[in-house]
Formats: sequence, C-alpha cells, structure tokens
Amino acid sequence: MTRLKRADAQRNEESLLDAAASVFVTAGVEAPIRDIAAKAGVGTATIYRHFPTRADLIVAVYRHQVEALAEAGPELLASSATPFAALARWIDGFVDFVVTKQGLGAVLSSDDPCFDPLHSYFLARLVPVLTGLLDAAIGAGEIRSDVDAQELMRGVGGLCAGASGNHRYDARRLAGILVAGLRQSG
Amino acid sequence: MTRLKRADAQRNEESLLDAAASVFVTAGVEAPIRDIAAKAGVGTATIYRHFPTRADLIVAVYRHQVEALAEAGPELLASSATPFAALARWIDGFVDFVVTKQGLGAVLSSDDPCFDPLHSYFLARLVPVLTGLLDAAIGAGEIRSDVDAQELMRGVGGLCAGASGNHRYDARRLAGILVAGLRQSG
DNA sequence: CGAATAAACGGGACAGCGTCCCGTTTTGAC
DNA sequence: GTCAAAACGGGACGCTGTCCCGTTTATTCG
Repeated sequence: MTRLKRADAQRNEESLLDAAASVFVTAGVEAPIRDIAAKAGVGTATIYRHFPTRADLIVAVYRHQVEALAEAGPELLASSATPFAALARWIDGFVDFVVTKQGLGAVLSSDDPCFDPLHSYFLARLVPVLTGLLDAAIGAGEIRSDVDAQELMRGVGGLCAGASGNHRYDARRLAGILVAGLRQSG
Repeated sequence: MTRLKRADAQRNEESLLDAAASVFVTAGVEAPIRDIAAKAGVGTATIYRHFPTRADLIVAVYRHQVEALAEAGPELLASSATPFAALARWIDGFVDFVVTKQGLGAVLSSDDPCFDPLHSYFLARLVPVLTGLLDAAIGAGEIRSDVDAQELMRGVGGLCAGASGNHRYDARRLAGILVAGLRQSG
C-alpha cells in the first residue's frame, strides 16, 4: 500500500477546506488564492500543492452537495408522480445549489481550461443522473427526445450565471421555463 | 458649440475600433488592452482615454449590430405570421449575434461593475424592443404574461455564455426551448 | 508664416493575481 | 537521538488593468 500522508499535511488540508468554504461564501468561488491561504494560516504554495487548480479546491469543497444531488436523481424518480415532475424537481435542486454558491454558475459556463477538472467532475457525476431523468421522461412521452443531458446542464448553469445581483432575476423561474419548453406533444 | 475633436484623435479612435474589432474576433472580447493598443499602433493610455472602460469599447465596436437588432424587432412583428413567431425569430437573431462574439455571452451575464456601461447600453437599447415583442405575444394570448424582458435577455445571454467550445452545445436550440417554454394555455 | 497653447500621445510605474521555486522546518522511522 | 524525506512558507516572476507624466503634435492667433 502507499505511504500514508503526514499528519500535518492532513491537518492543513482540512484547514484549507474550511477556510475555502468560508471564503467562498463571502467572496465567491473566484476569491484570491492568497485570501484562502491566509485564512487557513498557510502559505500559498501549500494550497497549490494540495489542490493544483482552483477547480480541484472547488470540487473538494462542494463534493458532499454534488453527491447528494447525484443521489437525489433516482430518489426523485421513485417518489414523484411522473418522470417529468422528478426532472423538474431535480433541476430546481441543481439551480438552488448553483445559485447559492457565488460565482459557481459563471465558472460552470466558463471554458477556461483552469476549470476543466470541475467540468469533468460535474459531468462525470451528474450527467448520468440527469440522463436517467431525461430518459425516463422521454420514455413516458412527456418531453422531446432530442436533448442531451450535458447540453441541458450547461444551459441551466448559464441561466444561473447572472443570478448574484438581485436584478429582479430569478434563475429558478427561468430554469422552470426552460424545462417547460422540453414538454412536447409527441 | 463644443470644440471639435482633433484630427489625429479622430483617426486614432477609428484605428482603435478597427483593431479592437479584429482582436475581438481572434481573441475574444476580453483580450488584453495592450494587444488592442499594439494592433492599433497606439499606447495603452490612448485606448484608455478614448474608451474609459472595456465595456465602452465593446459597445462602440458592436453598436451597429445592436442597432440593427433593435430595428429588427418592429420589423419582425410586422412581417411574421404571429407575434410569437416574431419573438422566436428575434431571439434567434440575438443568440446568433452573441454567440458569434467570443466571450460576449459571458460578459453579458457577468456582474463585474467594469461591464456596467455594456449592460446599461444593451438594456436601454434592446429591452424596450423585447418588451414590445413580449407584449404583442402576450396580447395575442400566445405566451405567459409573467416574464420580464430584462430577465429573459439575461437568461438568453447566460445560455449563450458557454457556447464557444463545441461541446456539442447549441445555444440557439436551447434558446428555442426556453422560448417554447414561454408558450402557454391561458 | 511662425510661435504659443491646449489637446493628445506613449510608455512606463504601480498594484493585484496566479504560478512556481527554493531554502527551511517538521515529521516519523530507525 | 539522528536523519532523510515530506511538507512548509514566503517571495520571485510574469501578466494584466489602471493611471500618471514628460513629450509630441495639432490648431489658432498675431
């Protein structure tokens, strides 16, 4: 087996996650690395060593919530009246998650290579879930069949991007309209 | 009347607009100021003097197309079979415009104060047009009546944000779905 | 036509940020 | 207790937006 991590390294990683979570709330997911390092009481190199890219850090901070979202898919499918209702509710949950994380929407719809690990993670974890929901709704004849889960996720992410300022902008409602647009007579 | 601009200043402004248009195409609307200045053969201060913020430069570069978009609203309304058809076609035009300008979508759904002049201009020029289209469609009973033009524009902008990479992502189709979601029975 | 003045210019100084290296400290095994 | 490896911290570097200042150029008026 591989060598265990040193105790101090593990402690630092936890401090870093706590600090990042805290800073993300107040300053968004694009807060300066230095701020996070300072809050955790470590040097900038340490954060860079534990989390090579900002995306890795974001992934680590929100892993639990993403997992919960992934698990919610099948559960909603089982507990909702129709697959379409499950889909709508899942999208609502996704929007709530993204919107409450300052700047996450923008990051999700950015194509900066720096965020590739984040995209990969979201895609790997959530696209299959959303695909399941879409397929069920398609199978039930509730929605059009030409929409790709990845495309829809990216679209909803984009919808959430400009939701920070309270410009009378309700991302959840818009996402609802988008989902409504999926309905079809066929 | 106010003093006329100096001839060289006017020439520089034109060079700057040409250079910016050219650089925007290849490097997106967030290309470094220095690159644009270099391409125009002027110093960085000159560009900064003519266009205090990046948003002002973007506005100047795309003014013609935005104007065209604004004028297209009433025309489409007059030439389309139904207000909803006009709305759908106008949104298509808007999406085409945004998508073909690298990074413009991201900028439109950003809330960086740096881009405020851009938001103001788009809002001032296009929101009334879109409101006209929406009102007509609402009046015809074709769509729901609780959607705000500004909100919709921002939403469509967000949809366009992640359209640069060819991640099998078709912003126009997604926007179409969103518009379809506006339809209603009542 | 030529000098004076105001406008405009160019390039560099400065600060903030991400990235990454290197001399130093800490840890854990023997 | 000793020592090699692992981890650390802070600073150097490069890139960017912002802005200032000494110089150049256009216009105007005698």
